[in-house]
Amino acid sequence: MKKLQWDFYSKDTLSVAQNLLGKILVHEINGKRLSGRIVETEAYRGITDKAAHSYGGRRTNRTEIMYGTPGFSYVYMIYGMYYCFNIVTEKEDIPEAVLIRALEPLESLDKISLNRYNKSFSSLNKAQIKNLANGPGKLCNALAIGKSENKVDLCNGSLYVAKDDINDFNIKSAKRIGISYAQEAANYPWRFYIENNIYVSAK
DNA sequence: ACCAGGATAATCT
DNA sequence: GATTATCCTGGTA
Repeated sequence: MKKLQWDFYSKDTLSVAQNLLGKILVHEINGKRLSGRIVETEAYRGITDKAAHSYGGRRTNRTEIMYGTPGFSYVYMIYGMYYCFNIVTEKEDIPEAVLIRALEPLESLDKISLNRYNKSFSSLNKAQIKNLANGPGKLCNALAIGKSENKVDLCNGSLYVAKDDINDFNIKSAKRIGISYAQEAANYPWRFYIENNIYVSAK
């Protein structure tokens, strides 16, 4: 499986958000591959997007990475207890990113289950399996993504997105989640997900 | 099934 | 001091 490279991420954010669906997010830890298929994403379109951290050109320590090279990670803490994992898109000085919202767990299921519930995968019920990574905070927990994974190069390291040639799914779009403060931007259909996939966080 | 409310701290103003 | 790109629990039905 090949790591997606710079050219994949250096496109307009709405395209990258859709193109990421079906790809595999991989975190290699001590030679073990923790991975899941990306089934839900959201686009955050920088300067003109009231829901984006970089809205209006806001440039702080936290958002600085969004102004940098595409293909880097942007991980931030939210609500004091969860991390969200984003991938920087576009080009330098255009502060846009894609939030990864949900994964279908694929490899190292036991490790993923331990990270989430401190239980072995075989002891999980159906609901617990579904809830392993169907949300931005959950998937960070599942794949052990935290602040040390902020600002890393996804084209060259132990955290990356791998190409996968599956195409047999439909893409649906919908309003983004958790941004009701963002006025008209709250209604933009910039959330994308794989139709009928049970690991999507919301319909 | 479906709410309502609370946990909890980094970040920004 | 206010806000927050979330998740879980415990109530009612």
